[in-house]
Amino acid sequence: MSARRVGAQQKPALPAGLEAEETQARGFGRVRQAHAAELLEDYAELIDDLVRDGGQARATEIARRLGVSHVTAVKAVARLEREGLAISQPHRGVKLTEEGEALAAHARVRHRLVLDLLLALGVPPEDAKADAEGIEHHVSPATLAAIARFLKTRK
Amino acid sequence: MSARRVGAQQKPALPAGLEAEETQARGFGRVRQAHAAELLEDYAELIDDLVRDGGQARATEIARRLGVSHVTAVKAVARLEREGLAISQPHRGVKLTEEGEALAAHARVRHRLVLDLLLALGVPPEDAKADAEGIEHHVSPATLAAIARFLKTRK
DNA sequence: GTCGTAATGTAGCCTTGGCTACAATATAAT
DNA sequence: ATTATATTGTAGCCAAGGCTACATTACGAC
Repeated sequence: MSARRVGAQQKPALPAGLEAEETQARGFGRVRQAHAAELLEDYAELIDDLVRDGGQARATEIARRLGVSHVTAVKAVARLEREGLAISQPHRGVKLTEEGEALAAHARVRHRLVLDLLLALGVPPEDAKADAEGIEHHVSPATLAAIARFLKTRK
Repeated sequence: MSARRVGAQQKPALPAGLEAEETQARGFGRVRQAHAAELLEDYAELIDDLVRDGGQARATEIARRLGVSHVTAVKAVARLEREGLAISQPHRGVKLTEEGEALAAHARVRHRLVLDLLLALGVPPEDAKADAEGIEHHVSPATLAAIARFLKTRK
C-alpha cells in the first residue's frame, strides 16, 4: 500500500535512452510491491514445507530455517494470520489456511521453475538455489510462462 | 548488517525434502543483504542514466523517475553520499563518485544481461523490463556468467 | 508432582524506506 | 528588481523487519 503520485508533469523532449517517467516509475512501484509480498510468500512456502515434511511448523523451527530470531518469526506469523493466510495455536504450530496454501503452492511452482531455469542455464546448484530464492518474487506471470515454455522445448 | 546467529543446534534426522538449516538460512540471509544493496544500486544506475543523458541528475527528477516523493529521493541520495557513492550540491544535481560509477556500471551490465535473457526467452518487452528491474539484484556472479554464456551461444 | 528445558510471548529499541506538510532557496520571467 | 515557479531542505509520522533481554508457559523426565 504505497506508491501513489505517479506524477505527470510537463516533460518536453523525452530524452533518448530513458523510458517515459510514468512507465519507469510504475516499474519500480511493482518491485516495491513485490518486496512487500515476498516475506509472506517465503514464510508460507516454508511453513508448507515443514508441515508436509514433519507434520507441523513451529515458530522456533521457522526462525531457525530462516536464520532470524524467534521473535521475528513470530511477528511474521502474526502478520500471516492478520492477512488470513495462517492460523497458529500456542504450542501446536502454525497451519496455513486455504488461501495460504494456495499462495504457497503458487510460490512453490514459481520457485521450481526459476530454479530449473537456472540449472538449465548451467548455474551451479548452490548458487542456483540461493538466487532462485531472491528471483522468484520478481517473476511476473508472463515471464513465468516464458520460462515454462523454454524448459519444455529444451527438455 | 544483520543475520548473525545461523544457529547450529542439534538436528537428528535431516528430513527428506528440506535443505540443511544453515544452508537454507544462509540463502535467506543473502537475499536480505541483496535487498539492502538494491536501493543504492537503483539510485546509482538511475543517476548515471540521467547524467549521461541530460548532463545532470536532480533530486526531483530522480524522485519522479522512481515514483517516490522528493523527500525519499533526497534521503536516498544522502545515503549514497554517506556511503561514498555520490556527491551532491544544492541546486546543481547529484554526481557519482568513481566508486558510485563502478557500481552503476556493474548494475547496468547485470541489468542488461537479465533483460536480454528475458527477451530471449520471449517475454514481452514491457514485462521483461519490469521484471528485470527486480530480478537483477538477486543475480549472483555465477548466474550472471551462465546467462552471458547462454546468450552468446544462442546469438 | 516438581523441575528443567525448550517453546512462546512481551517490551522496547533500531534502521529503512515511505509519506505529508511546511519552510527556505534558486532560477527565470516580466 | 520583484514575483512566480521549481527545487531543495526540515520536521515529524508510519509500518516493516530486525534485534536483545526478560517473562511466561508447556512438556517430559524423574
